[in-house]
Amino acid sequence: MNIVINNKLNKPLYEQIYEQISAQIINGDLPPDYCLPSIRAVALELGISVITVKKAYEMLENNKFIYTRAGKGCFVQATKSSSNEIRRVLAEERLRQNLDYFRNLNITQDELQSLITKLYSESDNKKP
Amino acid sequence: MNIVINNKLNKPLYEQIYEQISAQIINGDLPPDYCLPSIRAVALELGISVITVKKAYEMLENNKFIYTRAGKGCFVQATKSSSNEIRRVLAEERLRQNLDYFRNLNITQDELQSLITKLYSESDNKKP
Amino acid sequence: MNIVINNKLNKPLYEQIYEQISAQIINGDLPPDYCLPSIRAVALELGISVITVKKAYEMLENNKFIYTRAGKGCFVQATKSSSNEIRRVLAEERLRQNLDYFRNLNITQDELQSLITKLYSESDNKKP
Amino acid sequence: MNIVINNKLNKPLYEQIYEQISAQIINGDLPPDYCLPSIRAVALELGISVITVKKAYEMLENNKFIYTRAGKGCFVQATKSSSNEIRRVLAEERLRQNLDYFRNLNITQDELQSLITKLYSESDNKKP
DNA sequence: GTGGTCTAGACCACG
DNA sequence: GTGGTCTAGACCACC
Repeated sequence: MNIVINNKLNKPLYEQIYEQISAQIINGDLPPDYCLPSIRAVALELGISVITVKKAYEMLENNKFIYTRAGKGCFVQATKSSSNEIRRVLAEERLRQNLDYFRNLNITQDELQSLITKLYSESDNKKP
Repeated sequence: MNIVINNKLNKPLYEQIYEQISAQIINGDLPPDYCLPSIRAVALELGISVITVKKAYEMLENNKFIYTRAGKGCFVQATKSSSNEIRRVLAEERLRQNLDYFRNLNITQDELQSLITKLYSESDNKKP
Repeated sequence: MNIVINNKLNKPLYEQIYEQISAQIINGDLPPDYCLPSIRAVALELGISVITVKKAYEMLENNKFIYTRAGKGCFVQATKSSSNEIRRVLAEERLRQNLDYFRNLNITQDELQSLITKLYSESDNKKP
Repeated sequence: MNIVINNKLNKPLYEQIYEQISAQIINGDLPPDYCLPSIRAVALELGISVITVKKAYEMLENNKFIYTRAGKGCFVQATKSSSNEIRRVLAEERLRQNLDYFRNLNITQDELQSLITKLYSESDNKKP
């Protein structure tokens, strides 16, 4: 499992962890019933408090991404795993939250499309 | 001037006000040297605290959207008015903040494009 | 608002608080948009940690009983208020959790009914 | 002897085992001086740790449901066997633990009675 | 004043 | 070893 946190972002640490793990579950990178690393292990690795990791895991449990068994560990739920449907619903939800902002700026659909093309090609050049 | 605030959103009130006024300045809806309504008037009309409005106006001043003359009022800066350049920069910045999320979900550029087409056509049906 | 906690019970404090507040919302004792006492006030009154109360309030928010506004307070959601439907669903859920236990003991329906009659008349004598 | 454990429940494994064996003793399904299967046998059959089964057996011994002879095995106590009195006391105790919850919800005795009728008829349709 | 986030550290229950 | 609960105390953002 791969988690990167950025202390300089304004986003809470536990939210960053939540987003990355949930995304990996949805993408199928983490199979059903996979045992997540313990909260203590994650806290140690990332150099943050156990409580912060616990909060992220609690959110995952609340949203049915994982189930936790005291004394055993935290495991990936089968229901949310590897679903294209869920991926698209989440992406749409996120996009919708920002639409008002773009419309306030009178950004047309075409402008937005070309911006996306630009940003995707940028990050394509960086990653591979 | 037109401001709508939504108490149920989790976005700070002052940020909602800031975003809407700044957008109206950039779009040219508020011309250079236009005199904004007083802090008290806005607070009264929206039914919120004067302090909250003051904070929004302060942000506008810090970001050079307006200038204030003590005892006179707050006025729109000419430099930021009606600039296509700024509109696009702001939109790009906002989009960039969300790119990691989409890439985590393995959302392809094509999927994102079609989502945008969908959401824009939805809201086109509502507005006009 | 009235909350009683019992440290000797094996039930977590935050769960006790959660149950009592949610019940009062469902019963309509707390009307929609009612502002709950602040977590600090409750913590002080009950002599427990702020964090414990916060956890109870978080559960209430997760289950849509309340909504919280940073800097303002926590308010009762309209949707869960005063619903006979919900009262019965919750009671059924709770009862169902214990049914296996009774059936393991070969407790018949009639025995259970008479037990209930007995316990209700007991507590009727105490309360009024 | 028949034991079913459910890993997805939040009830401790040892408690699930304890409840089921004690109920079978009370019901007379396990006669006095009956020799329970060994801790290791149970652990093996259920695929759980020996320690967990040991804890359940210890609870049974503490509550006088069984007696253990080192090197020989664990045997059902005569005193708790097949007692209607005990069955009812246990059921009453369990019911009492949940009464506050129902009273908080303003569930009347009649509502509770009809809920029980409903749940019992449901499970009657499933079992036989 | 309000809630939000994060910390360090403790003790307990479970396996 | 695991997670569950609770504590005290800190700093921040918001109103």
